[in-house]
Amino acid sequence: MSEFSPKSDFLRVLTERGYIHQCSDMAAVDDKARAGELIAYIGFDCTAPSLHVGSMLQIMMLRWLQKTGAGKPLPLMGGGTTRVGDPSGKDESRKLLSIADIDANKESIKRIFSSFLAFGEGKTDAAMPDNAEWLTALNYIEFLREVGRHFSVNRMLAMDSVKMRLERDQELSFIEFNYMCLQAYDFVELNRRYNCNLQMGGSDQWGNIVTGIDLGRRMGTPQLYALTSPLLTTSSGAKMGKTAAGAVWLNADMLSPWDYWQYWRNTEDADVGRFLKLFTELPLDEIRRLEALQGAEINEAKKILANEATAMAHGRAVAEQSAETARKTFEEGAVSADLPTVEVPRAEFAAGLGVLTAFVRAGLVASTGEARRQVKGGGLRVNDKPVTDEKATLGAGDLAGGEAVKLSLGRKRHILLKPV
RNA sequence: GGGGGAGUGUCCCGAGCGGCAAAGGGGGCGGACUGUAAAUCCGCUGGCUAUGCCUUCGUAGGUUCGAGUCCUACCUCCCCCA
Repeated sequence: MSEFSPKSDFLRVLTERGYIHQCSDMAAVDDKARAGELIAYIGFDCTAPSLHVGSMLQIMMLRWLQKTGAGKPLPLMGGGTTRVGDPSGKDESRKLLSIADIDANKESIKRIFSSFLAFGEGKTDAAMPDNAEWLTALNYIEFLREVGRHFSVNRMLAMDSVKMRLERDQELSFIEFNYMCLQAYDFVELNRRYNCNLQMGGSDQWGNIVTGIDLGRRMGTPQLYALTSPLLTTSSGAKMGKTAAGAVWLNADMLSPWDYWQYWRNTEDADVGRFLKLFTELPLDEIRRLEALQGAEINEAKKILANEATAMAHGRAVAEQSAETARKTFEEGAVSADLPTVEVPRAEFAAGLGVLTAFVRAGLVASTGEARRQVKGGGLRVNDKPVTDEKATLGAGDLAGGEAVKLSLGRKRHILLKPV
């Protein structure tokens, strides 16, 4: 398979840029792509109000599918399957979410896709189905007779996601055990409704996808295909998408574009080339030039990565503003008015706000106790001057360069505190 | 149904003779070094109106000057026998 050289733009791009982990039939998928007849779906869980960067790889695959004219992308909302819970890749079962929460999450997630895909009725326009549409209407007995009879429990027990739980003596509830059946059925249903013929996903989804292909064969669909992407970790082994502040969300109301830009800006040297290929659409020869930069010069590549990734998710203007704010803050050491701002009542400020409290208000530390410890460690600064006296107060005299005080935790996290 | 074992600092794992804000590690945060990188080294990693006060060891009671540690009941999980 590694020897295969694709003729379609779609598979060529995916191969060159490192999106492909496994494919059930490269040659067949290649043909369909060339004919513009790939109708591909990727399922997205509705377990949180936003997707995070961990899903970016999947989103990019749909985007390339559309961009190369290979066919129609179908981001599938897991409004139904999230009610059951996917055990793949998880050590233990998760609490079931309430249906109201799932629906709220779904609405929030839907908004993300309009930044990445063009929706409509045309041949390569995206559509966004929700498996709650058919899964919640299923009748148990009917489902068992028509779909359930095609599943072999023997085979299901041998699947990695199940085997792992059994071998470690970890609980696997019946509801979770059913998850793969529902996902397999989704594939068949999407074929019936949209002529969907390809399911993509992370490598942990391989088992679920193949189960769907198999079910399709038994239930009389045309041949279906599977294509998975590698599980991404940073060079130092961490999972993608976690930072001090938590997950790197794609929704701007969950994580500000500024923080999103910063996430990409702080990429490890060793990951720059790989990430440029996966998370931007820059030409490969440009990327080769950027990743070859040595020493401190590679920071230029990181800025471009941050700009491109942020532009895609939040728009070019916002990305450029973040870049400019970063330049002022980190390269000039100036106070940029565009840094994230937290407001405090002017009266409170005039009365003299304790430094510790101020940092808690700014959200840079969780408690005054933590603020106190950070002072001891030299981690807090007011207008770039280290805080040495934990009893100090902020007043009008600290309003540097205008209307706000710049509070910093460490060298990277800055907040403007603004009296109103 | 009978017998045995376990639940610890709300990120995780984990030690804990009746004096414990509780060992150690991972993770995280901060500092030094750098390039807003990695690696390395150092510090910190319950809360507060703070030389003291409050809340923490599955839940609820009890014994004791004093309980994570002892007793009782209950909950949850695991193992063995039926």
